[in-house]
Amino acid sequence: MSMFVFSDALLEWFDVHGRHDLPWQVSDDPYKVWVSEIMLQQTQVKTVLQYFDRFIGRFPTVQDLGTATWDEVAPYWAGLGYYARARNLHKAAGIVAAQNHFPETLEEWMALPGIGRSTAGALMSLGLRQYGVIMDGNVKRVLSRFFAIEDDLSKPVHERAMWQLAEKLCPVERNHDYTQAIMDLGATVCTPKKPLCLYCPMQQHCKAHQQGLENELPFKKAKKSVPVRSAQVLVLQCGKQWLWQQRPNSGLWGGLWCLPILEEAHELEQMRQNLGLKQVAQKVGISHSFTHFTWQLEGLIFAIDPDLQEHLSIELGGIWMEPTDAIRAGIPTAMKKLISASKL
DNA sequence: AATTCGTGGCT
DNA sequence: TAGCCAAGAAT
Repeated sequence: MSMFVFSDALLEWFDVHGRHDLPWQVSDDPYKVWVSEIMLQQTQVKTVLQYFDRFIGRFPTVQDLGTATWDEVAPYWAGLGYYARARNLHKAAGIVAAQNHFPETLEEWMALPGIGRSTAGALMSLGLRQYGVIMDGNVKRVLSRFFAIEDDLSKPVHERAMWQLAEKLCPVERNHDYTQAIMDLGATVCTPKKPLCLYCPMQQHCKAHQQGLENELPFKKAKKSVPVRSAQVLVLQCGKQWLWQQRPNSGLWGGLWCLPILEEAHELEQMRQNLGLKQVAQKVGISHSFTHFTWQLEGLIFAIDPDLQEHLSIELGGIWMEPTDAIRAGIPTAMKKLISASKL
């Protein structure tokens, strides 16, 4: 009698139904796999496809990225979100370029900024084609269903258990195919909603399916309400040029170019007096939703006298650019919304 | 341990 | 359509 082996069943399914045509599925370039793994963190494949080729085209090797300046990199990540990923990738590329060789072990990969245990596993497996184990959203969903884990997976006890299961199931033979396969299964069959159990190679051995729990798992925590914050945005216009500030490296939109944002109500009046700003020519409002809060941004458009231009840029620590040049330098999506709203 | 960190595809 | 949530890591 034949025994059910998780990896055998998965690999057999993968050979016929897996994704084999993604641009980062290369056997000869850990750098491309690396870039893709960072871009794909919390980001759908379809979204990354719009950025990956352009990024690789501009920075074809780790040396190209590692020796570039941040200002050269930012435009190629702008709009993709989670900008700490780009800052860490850039920093790490500098380290690898200086060393002149890629990390060779899980620990060496994890020592680089922006690379945690799962991404390091992916790089061992998909990048170097050695042994590596991953633990992404797909794997968590597949395992939580296969083993019918009905509790909050973010609890440390389950976090540890999931890694143990993932390592136990992960084969040495065809390791990189298996890594790709379990993500493909999660993305195309064992989906978050309406999983296609009929087409799943695990169907008869999946505890969630056996118990009719596939639509209930994985366990979802009660979602807390998303707070709404408001802020004012200075749209300082001098002819065609607007005043832009580069955001500090840490925090929201770190390293991107933004219009000056005032989060405290009293800041505006202070600012108007100190800077000699006259009356608001026009107001525009936009709403921008993040995962953790919604921002109501009120754009205050000022017509700036050319005599004040240099003073303002020094005082506010910014530079004057036309919106098209700011976009070229790298701005977050909300700023694009404000530009559009200001031109109506 | 709980937060922070973006944006867009999908239903 | 409003909400879910995606190839997570850092703090």
